[in-house]
Amino acid sequence: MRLATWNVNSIRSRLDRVADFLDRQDIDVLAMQETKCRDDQFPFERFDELGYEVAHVGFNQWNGVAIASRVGLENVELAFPEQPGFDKNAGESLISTPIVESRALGATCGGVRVWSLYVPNGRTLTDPHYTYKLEWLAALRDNGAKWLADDPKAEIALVGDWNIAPTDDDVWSVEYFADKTHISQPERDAFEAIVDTGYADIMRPFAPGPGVYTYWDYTQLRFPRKEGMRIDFILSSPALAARAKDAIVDREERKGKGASDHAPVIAEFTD
DNA sequence: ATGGCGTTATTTTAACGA
Repeated sequence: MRLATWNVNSIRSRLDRVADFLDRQDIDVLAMQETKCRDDQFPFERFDELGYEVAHVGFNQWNGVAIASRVGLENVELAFPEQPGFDKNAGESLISTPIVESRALGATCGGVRVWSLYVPNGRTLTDPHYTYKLEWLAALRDNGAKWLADDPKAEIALVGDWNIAPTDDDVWSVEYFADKTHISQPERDAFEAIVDTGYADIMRPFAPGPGVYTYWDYTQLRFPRKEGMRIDFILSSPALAARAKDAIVDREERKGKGASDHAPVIAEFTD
């Protein structure tokens, strides 16, 4: 099975690219992030024509996650249990009213429990969104641990845009990010806690760093200068990781006009 | 020095991204 994850930065802007990618890379299951549309705006028809079923969750122009599969799509969940929400009016009211955002979608595809994840950005180290990011990751870890406790042999893929560069090898400049999010110790600890639970970054052995990235800023000629970050991951449960045969970043998709700022990560699993 | 670019929408500026 060939599984990919890709922050497409608007599915409506990237539809032709995504369709070409599915064909060119012979993808069975594609998890997408930042679809940036509501369910009624998602181009389901195009995927149907290509032979893929799609599950999507999107409430507005922000966030939005989807899974397209040609090997089945069952038991769809539109968020993970107890998924934290963001309360933009925190402190202004005695009543907390967090809104759960469209950042996680689960579905079983070809026997694999796939979660398409768009981890909160965090914005800055002192922003309420940073605390939200850490809470969100802690809640995800708790769920991931429970899923494995319930069934240690479960084949689970936690994939998507994690908005964390786990090691210094995963950013083009440690100095540049020193006072920014994505490389702070609490973020790295939160990511590592999920790895420690049993979910392995299966691409690293096939694509050793430094200099292997999945995201390059649109500005400052970051892509041609090879100044990127590795923040998109396919984390696999032990049973699934044992089937990992290959994994790559498809840098071709960051080239040319109309590219997302993220490139897809692709994993191949033995049947 | 907060640009540089790209996306969205209750668009002609603002929010968000990382």
